Amino acid sequence: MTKSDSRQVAWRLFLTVHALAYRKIDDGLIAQSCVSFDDYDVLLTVHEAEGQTLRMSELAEAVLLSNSGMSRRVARLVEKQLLHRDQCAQDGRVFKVRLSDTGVTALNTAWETYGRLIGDVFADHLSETEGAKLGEIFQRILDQIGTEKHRNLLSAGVTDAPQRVQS
Amino acid sequence: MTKSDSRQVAWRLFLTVHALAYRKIDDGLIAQSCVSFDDYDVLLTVHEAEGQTLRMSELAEAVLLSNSGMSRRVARLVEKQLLHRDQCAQDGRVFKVRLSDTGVTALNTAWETYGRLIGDVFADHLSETEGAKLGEIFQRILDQIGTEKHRNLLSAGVTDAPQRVQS
DNA sequence: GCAATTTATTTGCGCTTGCAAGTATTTATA
DNA sequence: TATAAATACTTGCAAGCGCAAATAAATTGC
Repeated sequence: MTKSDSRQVAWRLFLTVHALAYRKIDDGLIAQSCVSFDDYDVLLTVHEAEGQTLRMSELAEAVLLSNSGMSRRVARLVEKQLLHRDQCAQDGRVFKVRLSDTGVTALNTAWETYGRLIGDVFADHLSETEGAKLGEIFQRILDQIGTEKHRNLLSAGVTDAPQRVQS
Repeated sequence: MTKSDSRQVAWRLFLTVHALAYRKIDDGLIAQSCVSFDDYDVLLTVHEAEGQTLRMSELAEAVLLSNSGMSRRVARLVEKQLLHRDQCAQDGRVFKVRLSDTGVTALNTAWETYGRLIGDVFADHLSETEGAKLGEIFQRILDQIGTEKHRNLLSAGVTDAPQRVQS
């Protein structure tokens, strides 16, 4: 692979598009929905989980954050009344997180904004066919570099629920 | 666009692939080259600039960092002896940054590691044709969401110099 | 020529993060 | 059934970041 290989060029562009898109979405969500991109990710991940609840460590792994980072992020979201964090009755070491009513409302509001923003920075610039091709390629990469937990994102994502996200 | 649109799925996968790839490259660079992904980005951007030198604000814009963030990042890299930061003779407000000899060596070492890592997490999983298609799509998106400064990345990237990067 | 304005960069501050160490709770072992 | 080991989570600490205010240097207006 030479340094001017098309794949190298694609990689550079991949990084730049990500950086710009992330900023625009984060700014847009904060401005229009009062939820950051990272917080949205947490709310949605909890919402999509089986039984709409996850333990701290599962949540941390799902959004690719450290356990300590998640501990503090959840503390902030509880403070903001968007999440509940309940000690598990069977095992006092584990804490289960779930959305509050306010959290559900916030997620739905944010989802509308988010859907619009994804279009603005990404989806509207692709044909259906190109989207399918990109999905296929990214899934192939994920199969190689991700863990089991990440490999099923695609199948999990094909629902009419708001979309999961990772920063 | 429905929520299960292939472009939505592609977006989710795009985010996940970025998050995983970023981590692996950052870890790999730190382990094998003692330079973080972000620091590598700065060194390379300076190296690629006309005259191998940039003023602080140009550097900040190029790597999508705030001016204050860049001010401190450069301070750390000067501390590590990888960069020089010289006050401009014509205009005492501006400071020009350039690589030290150690910086050039560090960049070359890191580039070898980086090239390998890009292959591992991205390029090796694509055909030449797919790379070209991806590049075309990302460039199209960049044309829409980027500023003038970012729009020429592709043409600038097609050289045999080490590759530019954005976190 | 000098006060007011503009421009380039740095600093103060508060926020978020990851790592390593700490706490609490459960499970294994003897 | 105590005591040790393992597990789930949280805190102390030392980073890095962005915003707004501060500094320093050049330019403008009178």
